[in-house]
Amino acid sequence: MPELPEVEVTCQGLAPLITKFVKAVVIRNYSLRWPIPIDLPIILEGQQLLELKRRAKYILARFTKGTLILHLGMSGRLCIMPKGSKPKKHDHVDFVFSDEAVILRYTDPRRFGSILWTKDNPLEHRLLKKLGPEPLEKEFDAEYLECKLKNKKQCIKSSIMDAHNVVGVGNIYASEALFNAGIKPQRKSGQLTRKELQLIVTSIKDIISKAILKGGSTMNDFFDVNGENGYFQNEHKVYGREGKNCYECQSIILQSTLGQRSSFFCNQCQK
DNA sequence: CTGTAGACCTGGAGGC
DNA sequence: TGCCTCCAGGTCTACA
Repeated sequence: MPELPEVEVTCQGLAPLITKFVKAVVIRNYSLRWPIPIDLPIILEGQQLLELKRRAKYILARFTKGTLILHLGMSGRLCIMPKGSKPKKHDHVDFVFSDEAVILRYTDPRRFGSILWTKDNPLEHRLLKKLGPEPLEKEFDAEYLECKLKNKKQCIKSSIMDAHNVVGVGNIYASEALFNAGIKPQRKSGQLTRKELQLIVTSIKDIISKAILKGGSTMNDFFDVNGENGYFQNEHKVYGREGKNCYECQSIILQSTLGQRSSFFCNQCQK
């Protein structure tokens, strides 16, 4: 499910919970990508949610005594539900807030997500410390990318999906951004010109900001915290369109596997 | 250090 | 129906 725009939309949707106090945490399955801290219910009880931020695809929920670090993995979802609604098979965690008619429920069929706790600065956590810049920040520009990808033999699609270079570019938006930039995904990163890198940077910023405005992509199962669909999936120009005609030039969209992930491109529009 | 393959896990789609 | 294989939004870890 979630690429960066989906995580951002989720994070924004949780804002009404800021200032609320945790009454209880109900954990039905501790086994996510990493085990949920066994004492999380004890830790969180009585704490106030002070702030919600996003870094890469992590949601950082700062409480009185520390920060909850949430990652949705491939299939995770956070939904605001009415109190008392029956948990389904993959509803692993409920966060219950005092004096509220709703709970925050974490659902994740594949359990690739994570829910961690830190008393320290979450940005210094081992999972966040080495992350590259946010795509929408100024720091992420052609000069930076050129420096980072110099002499790299890796293909450009794998490079832009590598969170050490830039965060938040997942498999869908990597294909889309490279189509937008007119660059084939299999090109070697180190051989791209400054001008081409500039096109890639601009396309990534463009695609990601548009997707956030549209409320994220709905593949099979993305809904925002209130269960509403995003709309960006209607705007995919190459992702999932193999064998169909390119909207720009009518030639057939191709699919190939790069870095073990399926990639989509137009052989005509992308050089 | 660099690049890639494997791992984690469940469910849905399609073939027979 | 049922069984089998393949595929899926992420990303850490081990290994060559």
